[in-house]
Amino acid sequence: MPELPEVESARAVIAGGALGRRIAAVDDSDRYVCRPHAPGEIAQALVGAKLTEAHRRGKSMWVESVGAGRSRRSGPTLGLHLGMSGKIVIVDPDGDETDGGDYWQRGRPPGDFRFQRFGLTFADGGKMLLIDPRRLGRVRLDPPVERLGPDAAAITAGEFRAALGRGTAPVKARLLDQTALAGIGNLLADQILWQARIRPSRRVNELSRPDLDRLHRTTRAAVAAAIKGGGVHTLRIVEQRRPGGHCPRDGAELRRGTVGGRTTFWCPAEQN
DNA sequence: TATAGTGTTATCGG
DNA sequence: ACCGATAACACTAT
Repeated sequence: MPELPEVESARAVIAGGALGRRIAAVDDSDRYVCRPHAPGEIAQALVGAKLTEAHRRGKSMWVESVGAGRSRRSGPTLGLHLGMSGKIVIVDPDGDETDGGDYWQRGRPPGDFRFQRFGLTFADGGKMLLIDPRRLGRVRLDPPVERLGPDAAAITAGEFRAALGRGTAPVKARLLDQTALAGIGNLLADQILWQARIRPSRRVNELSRPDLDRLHRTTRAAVAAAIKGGGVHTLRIVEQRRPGGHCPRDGAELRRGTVGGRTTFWCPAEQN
């Protein structure tokens, strides 16, 4: 399920397949996913428009548009969030499907649109769909992305120290706080802390500056590795993240617990 | 049948 | 006011 690397993949799918095509119809019928908009509100804003640019910060995406007709008037911004189980699929007029790769435990068979929660139909017959079994994804106009912290794939050392340097939260809880830095989910957080040899429950005010700088480098490295590898599932600790899993470095059995309200795995021998 | 879950957010309490 | 913890959200997979 999507963290920053999977969302970046979805953004690339949108950028490669949904821009510059006239929107002919919009399915915004899912009241939960499209909240707080009234039925038809998103449709009314987008029909006749074209999408122009696909952006991402952390796990949030937004797509800019230009309005109908010859006017260069900029149209509304379409915000997209994949939640726990969302996926973007582009369907070409001939029926070919493109998505960001498989991160569902059971892959979605081509042609299975049972869990479509939102959709654009283009004038050429193609479609852009949000497929989301759990419906925790989100589609809305003009999303409030300014509340997000710096993107975890690009955060600087100074920004990172500012994000982690205050308060008393367990360091894993802070890594998951999207207003501090944006894009880290539960699996990436476990990988980053394992790589930096820091126990997830350590309080942020107990971290030294060398700790923080090491954690910053590890964060950038793990995010880059997950993007390059094709998703957070390719990270080393994630493959061992099950009862009885072992530390890939020293072979110790991983501990399992709850930190920041999330299931957490760590190496009791190396992470202090 | 019961439970956990890779995300976000309103609400509660210190 | 700030900060952190918790429950709720909707639904599937095991």
